[in-house]
Amino acid sequence: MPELPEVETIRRNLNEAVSGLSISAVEVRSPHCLAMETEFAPDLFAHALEGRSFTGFDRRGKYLLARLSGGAALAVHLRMTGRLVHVPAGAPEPAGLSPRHVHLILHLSDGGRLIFYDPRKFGRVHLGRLPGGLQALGPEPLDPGFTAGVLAGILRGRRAGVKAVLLNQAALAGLGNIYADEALHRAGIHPARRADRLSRREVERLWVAVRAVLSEAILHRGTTFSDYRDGRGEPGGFAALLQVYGREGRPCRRCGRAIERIKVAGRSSRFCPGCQPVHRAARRDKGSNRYAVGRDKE
DNA sequence: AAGAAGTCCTGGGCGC
DNA sequence: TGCGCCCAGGACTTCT
Repeated sequence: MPELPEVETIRRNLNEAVSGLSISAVEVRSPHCLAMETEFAPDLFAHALEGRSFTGFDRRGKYLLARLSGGAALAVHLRMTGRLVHVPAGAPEPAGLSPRHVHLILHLSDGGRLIFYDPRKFGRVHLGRLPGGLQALGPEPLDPGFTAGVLAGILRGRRAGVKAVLLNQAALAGLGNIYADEALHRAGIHPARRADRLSRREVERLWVAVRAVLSEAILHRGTTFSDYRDGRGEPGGFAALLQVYGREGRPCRRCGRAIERIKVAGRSSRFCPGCQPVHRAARRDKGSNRYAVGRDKE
């Protein structure tokens, strides 16, 4: 699933390959992918884009922002299985793109195309008014202003599991299920630990871990677990470096214990029972199995 | 008000 | 082999 590192990789690809090109024609094949906030019918959407040129690509959380001449901007969210693939002029049709899941094609002035592809149809392309979720995003974890103190402020007063807070885009932008699990493992913190009960040292470790995991994933051009492809249609290289995500039952690369899986905030959460002990929560909730390891909470 | 639960969507994995 | 069930998950809505 495209999270911050994957969207950042796509941003860099498109910034290099598509900036400066203009949109010669727009093919809307599936109007549903145009978000309601646009208030644009498909033909108006197309008309609003044709003739504009891409002036650059930005990212905010998991949103990719395409700046267009004349002050317009497209905000794209890929959700689970969405892809934004640039096909250069004269290049062969990219493999693995089933035509029935191609929802939007922006034809470019040099003969290339920018394709929005999404089998699960969760992704959205916004034009005009910015989506509410984008306006409500929390801080960027890789911004210099995101300090351990800022993270402590986010976790303070929250009784939910720390994993749930990490997934909350209004609290912190850009983390999804993969990197939340990876960061918690790296920090040695159990995903169901209450956010407001982490020690100062644990918050510090989590802050380091979040930033390190995201930075390293960007260096490897993201994680391809199944669907993700970058702006050139190529898989990312971080999957081989995952410590817990998708590794339940297999040995922890640090301590050898079998990786376990529980549900936190309605999401599968993988963790190592050796590296990520529940002890604080277990002591405090003696007699309750809310944080029981190796069992889904019902 | 925070947090939990339901919703969307479809490919793929599984059991029988 | 083939059918059908159910899971995966981000963000939004609805509820408590």
